[in-house]
Amino acid sequence: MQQLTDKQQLTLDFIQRYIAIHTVAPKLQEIAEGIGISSRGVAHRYVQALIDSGFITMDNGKHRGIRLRKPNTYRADSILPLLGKIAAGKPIEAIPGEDQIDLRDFFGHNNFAVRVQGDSMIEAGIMDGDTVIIEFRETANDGDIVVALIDESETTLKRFKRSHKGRYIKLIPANKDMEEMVYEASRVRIQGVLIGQLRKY
Amino acid sequence: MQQLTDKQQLTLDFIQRYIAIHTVAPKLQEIAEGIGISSRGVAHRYVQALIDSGFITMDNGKHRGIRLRKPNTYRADSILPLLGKIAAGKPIEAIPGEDQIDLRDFFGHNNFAVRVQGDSMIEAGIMDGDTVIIEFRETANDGDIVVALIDESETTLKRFKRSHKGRYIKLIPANKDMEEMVYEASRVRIQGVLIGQLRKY
DNA sequence: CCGGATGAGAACATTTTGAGAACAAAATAG
DNA sequence: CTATTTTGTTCTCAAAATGTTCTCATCCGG
Repeated sequence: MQQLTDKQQLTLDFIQRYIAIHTVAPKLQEIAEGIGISSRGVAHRYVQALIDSGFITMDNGKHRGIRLRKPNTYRADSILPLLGKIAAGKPIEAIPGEDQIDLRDFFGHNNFAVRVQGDSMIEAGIMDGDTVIIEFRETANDGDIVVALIDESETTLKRFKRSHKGRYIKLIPANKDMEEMVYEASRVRIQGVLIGQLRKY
Repeated sequence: MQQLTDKQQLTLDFIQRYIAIHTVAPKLQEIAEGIGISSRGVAHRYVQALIDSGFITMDNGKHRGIRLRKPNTYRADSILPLLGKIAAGKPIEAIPGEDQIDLRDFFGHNNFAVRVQGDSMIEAGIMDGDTVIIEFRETANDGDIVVALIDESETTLKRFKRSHKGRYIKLIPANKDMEEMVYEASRVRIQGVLIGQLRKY
C-alpha cells in the first residue's frame, strides 16, 4: 500500500468524519465541497485512489456507495471540550479523568425531543420552554420521569410510580402547587422515558 | 440490509415521527406530503423499499397498516426529531415550522462545556451537576449569564449587570438565599457567556 | 524539458426521484 | 346490505441527481 498524497489523505479524513457524523457515506459533490474543490470528477479521482490503496470500497454506481474497510477511528464532533467544574469561590477546576463530553448519548433513533410547556416539573429543574430528550420505551421504572399518554388523549411529563401492586399508576408533578394524579394502569400508556434535557439561551 | 437512499431515510424518519405523535401509522397520502412530494405511488415505492430493507412491516392492503420493526442500525446524527410541545391536558402538539432540533448549534469553535457545582443559579433552572455550554467571549450584555473570573482567582457563574455607568459590575445569583455581589469593573473578567445547558439522567 | 499532482468541467451512464393513470381492496355512508 | 369514497397497489413515462470517464490546463520540483 503506497503513501497517500496530501489531498488523498484529506479526502479520506473527510469521508471518515462524514460517516462518523452521518453514518452514511458522502456523495461526490459533498466530498468535493468538503475538501475545497468544485469538480465531482476530481473527487472521484481521489476516491478511486483510496480504493486502489485499499482504504475504502464502493458499491459501483450506487449513490453514497462508499464504505470504509477499516473501523472508523474518527470521533464525531458531537464532542465538546469539558473544561472542568465551576463553583462559587474557586477557579475552574479540572475534573479528573474527564475532559470532554459526548452528546452522542442523546442520539440514536429511539430518541426524540419534545418541547416542554408549563411548570409542572419546575422543581426538577425542567422549565417552560426547555427541550427534553426522550427515549422511546413502553415501560418505565418507579421514579423515572416519563411521557405518559392518558386515555389515549392527554400527554404529560411526570414522575412515574406504581401503586397497589401495579394496578394503579401515580403521575407525580415536581411542583408543590400541583397534585399527583392516580390512574388505573390500563388508562396510562408510557410513550418514553426522560434521558436528557437541554436549553438554549 | 442495504443502505437506504436519502429519500428512503427521510420516509422512515417521517413514519417514526408520525407514529410517535399520533400512535397510528400515516397513510400514503400523508407520507407523500410529509416528505414533500405529491404522488401516493412514489410514497408507496419508498414504503416498499423500507419493507424490503427490514425496517417496517405492513398489513397488506390495510389502511394505516405500517408497523415499525426493531430498530437496529439507526444512524446517530446531531439532529433529533422535535416532536412538538407537551403540556398537561393535551396530546403532543406539533410546533409549526419546527420539526427538528440541531445540536450542532452547540458546537461552535469558541464553545466549551463546564460542569456546574452548587445551587447559586437554581432559580434559573441550572442545578448542581448540570453541564453548561459557554461561548468564549470577553464582553457581555446586561442580563446575560456569564462565567466571570474575579481578581484573577475565583470563577463563578452568575447573571451579569453593569452599574454606576459601567464602573461597577453586579454578579447576581438566581437563589434567594444568596446575595448579589458588586465589584469594580477592573476586578472582573468575563470568560464566556452561557448559550446552552444540558443534563443527563 | 519531463512527470506527477492538482483542478475544472464536459459528456455520458446509471441510479434515484417524481407525477399520475388505472385498478383493487378496504373503509365508510346510507 | 349496497353504493360510494377513500386508500393501497402497480404501472409507465419522464426528469433530476449522482457516478464515471474523459480531455484540457496549471503548477511545481527535478
